Order: sequence, then structure tokens, then C-alpha cells
Amino acid sequence: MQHFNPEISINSGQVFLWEKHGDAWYGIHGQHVVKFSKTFQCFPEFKNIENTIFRLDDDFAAISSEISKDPFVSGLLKSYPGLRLMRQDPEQCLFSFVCASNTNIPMIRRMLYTLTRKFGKKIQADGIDFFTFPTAFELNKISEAELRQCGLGYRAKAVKAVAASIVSGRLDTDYLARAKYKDAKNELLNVYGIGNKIADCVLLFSLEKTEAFPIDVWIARALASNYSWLHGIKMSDKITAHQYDVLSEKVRDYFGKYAGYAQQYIYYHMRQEAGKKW
DNA sequence: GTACAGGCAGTAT
DNA sequence: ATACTGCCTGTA
Repeated sequence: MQHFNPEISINSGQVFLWEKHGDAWYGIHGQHVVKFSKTFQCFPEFKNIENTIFRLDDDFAAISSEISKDPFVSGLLKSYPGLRLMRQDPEQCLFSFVCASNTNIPMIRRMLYTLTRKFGKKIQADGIDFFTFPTAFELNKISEAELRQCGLGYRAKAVKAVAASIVSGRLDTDYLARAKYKDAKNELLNVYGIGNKIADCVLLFSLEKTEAFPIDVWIARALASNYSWLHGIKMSDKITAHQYDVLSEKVRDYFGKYAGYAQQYIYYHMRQEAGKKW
């Protein structure tokens, strides 16, 4: 197994429902609680779930060599050893990033935490109470007003739309995981509340699309300052939908099938440089 | 009081 | 295609 560092990965802003108790980290993964200390554990029992969550099945040597073709990313691989992509539960990931639009990480954590406390099922682990992430079926039954009371604000409408899409079968995460990147992305974009950025986050973090390259304001800044030679687009923090498409195409073409891994390192670096600790 | 935070949809040109 | 606007909510 290659060296990897769960703690830096957990703290890199890709997951929201992990917390530290003592020297152990506990995370909500759909209907399970995952514990990481010296070893991994799952409640209820789920054999080798760490292989899934920390992507231990990835050939990191191959990935590293592929994205190291870019000198900037090559340096970041050395600067942040052990930083890895994590694989999330698809439904939880969808709802998490719908809630993540136009807000900050502490707020996202608050919204999701409240959702789990109110609508999740209690699971005890080491004497601590944890709550699972509510399913689409459960969220679909909750009124928009109740969701707003969890602090979601106008995102409540989008959560309802996503839940309804899943319950009706119009949106099928198993199909999305099997589908090609562009097909899966188009399906996601059809749902109210899901745009380019959220779609790419869900594709990368939970639907096996390692070529997905989410472009948020931080990545846009990096692309503007370090990669203008690659796209030649004049841009500010905010980019239009069309600019997003053009950038996305060029960046995926340049970084290759593991572009999402490169994105994760660039994103982490930008946040570090800005002194963000969440 | 105002500005801002890891977007998105709706409308007008 | 692009420009512009409003939107929940908590924090500085």
C-alpha cells in the first residue's frame, strides 16, 4: 500500500461530516459510521470499507506519474504527501454539495449536521451518538419549510428537487456511476439546483469520474494566475457557464483521466496559501 | 449598518 | 453568448 494520510484528506474540504473524538476520527458515510484511528472500523460492520472510502484500490503510482507531467502539480504532490481523494456515498455527496452552494464550510457542516440530527438514524460508536445521513426517500417526505429550519435557506428547494428526482427514478446514481462522464454530467445538470460546479464535485467525489475537474472560485483563481497559457481566457473570480465549459474541456484534455486528482492538490494548495483552516 | 462566503436560476439584451 | 440580479444565513 502506498503512503497516504487520512487526516489531511479528511481536512481538505471534500468531506463535511467527520469529527475527532480523542485520537480517533469518526465520519458519516451514508448509513454507516466510519472510524479511523490506528486502524479502521465501521458501524454497523462493513468489511474493508476503508478500501472504498480512501480509494486504496487506486493505482496511486500511475496517477502520480500521470498528473506529475504538470510541473506545478508535481511540486504539490511533494508538498502535501498523503493527500488523497476520498470516495463518498453518492446520495450524501449529492445533498452535501447542493447545500454547499454559495456558502462556507462551517455553514455547510452546520446544515448537514442538523439534517442528520433531525432526520438520520442514531448509531452508537464507542459510546458516542452519531446520526446517519437521511436517504432521498426520507428527505423527499420533509417539507421545504422544515428543511429551511435546518438552516438551508433557498437551498431547501434544490434538496427537494434532487430528492424527488431520485425517488421517482429519473436520477439513478448507479447508472451515473456506470455512465460516461459527459452523459452522467448532463443527467445531473437537468436537475434544479445542480450546476456545473456541483455536478463535477458529485461526479468526482462519489461517481467514479476521476476526470471531473470542479471549478470553484479557488480553482478559477489558480487557473487565472498559473494556467492562463493553457486556456487564454480573461476571467475574474466569477466565470460564466460557457467559460466553465471551455475551461473544463481544456483542463481535462491537459491533465488526463486523473484530472480530478490534480484538482484536489491545486485546491488544497490555494486554500493553504490563503490561510484557510475552516 | 455592510460585505462576504467553495453557485445557481431567471430575465433581459 | 453574456451581463446582471436576487437569494438564506451566520460571521466579521
